[in-house]
Amino acid sequence: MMKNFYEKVYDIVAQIPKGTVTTYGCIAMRLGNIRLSRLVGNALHANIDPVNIPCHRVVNREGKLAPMYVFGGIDAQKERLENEGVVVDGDKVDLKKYLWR
DNA sequence: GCCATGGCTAGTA
DNA sequence: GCCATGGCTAGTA
Repeated sequence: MMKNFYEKVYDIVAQIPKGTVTTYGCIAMRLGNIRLSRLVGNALHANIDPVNIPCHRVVNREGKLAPMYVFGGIDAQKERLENEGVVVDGDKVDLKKYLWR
């Protein structure tokens, strides 16, 4: 049976290397359609397993963090990223440096 | 209907 | 700054 969309999103997010980030759009591309990018956000919002699914490594295409990050908002996401060496300037990261693709 | 998006356009200076 | 997109969920009946 085909894995549902959310599971596929989680599979990809689980592969993002420590110390890098990716975007909703990149994940959507991997799933075959850039238009699914918004659904990627939905999937991460519903994520209940932050231990195995590092959703803090996903930002939007401008490199900005998620204001509605489930486990504590931008501050929590920022702290998690900084803990693995990603520099966060205000509420955004430099995609040229950290983008995983 | 809702969105943790992304891409493109209109309108100003 | 607007809106097309599409899988999912909350909330009503």
